[in-house]
Amino acid sequence: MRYWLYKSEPATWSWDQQKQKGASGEEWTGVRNYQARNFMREMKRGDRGFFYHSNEGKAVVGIVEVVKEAHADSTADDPKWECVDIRAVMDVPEPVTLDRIKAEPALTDMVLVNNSRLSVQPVTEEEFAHVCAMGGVDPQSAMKG
DNA sequence: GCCAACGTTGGC
DNA sequence: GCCAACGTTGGC
Repeated sequence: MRYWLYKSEPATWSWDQQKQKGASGEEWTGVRNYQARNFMREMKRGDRGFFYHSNEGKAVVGIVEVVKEAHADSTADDPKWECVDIRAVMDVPEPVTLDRIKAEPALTDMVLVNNSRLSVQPVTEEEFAHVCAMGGVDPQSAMKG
C-alpha cells in the first residue's frame, strides 16, 4: 500500500464536502498536470492519503482512501486527463498545519515542503505515520482501516 | 493582493 | 528543439 496527499482549496472543494459524499466517495477531478496525473495512475484501491486544505487553512485535515483507480476525468474534454475516486475515512482531530510540518525535522523531505505547487503527491509510510501522530490520529487505524 | 516558482505554449 | 512569454498555483 502506498500513501498520498491531495490538495484542495476549501473554497472549491472542502473536507466537509468530501465527507458528505460518504463511502462511495467522489472523483478527484480537475487535475491538469502530468506529474499529478501520473501519480494518480499509480494509485491502487485501498491506498490511503491525506486531504490537505491549501491557501485557506493550509493543513492536513482528513484521511482518505482510493475507492476507484484511475479513469478518464469526466470534467475534462481530453481523455488523457484521468482521476481516481476517493472517500473520506476519518477526521484529523488536530489539523496538522504547514507550519508544524515545516518545523518538524523528520518531515523536511516531504514533497509538500519542497514542491508546493504539486497538487497530488506521494507521501512515504514514515511521513504518513508521523503526520497522523501529530494530528491525533492513531497511525494504525489510519493506515489499516 | 503580491509575487516566486514552475509548467505550458507557441514562435522561430 | 529552444526558449521567451504567459498562466497558474499557493505561500506569504
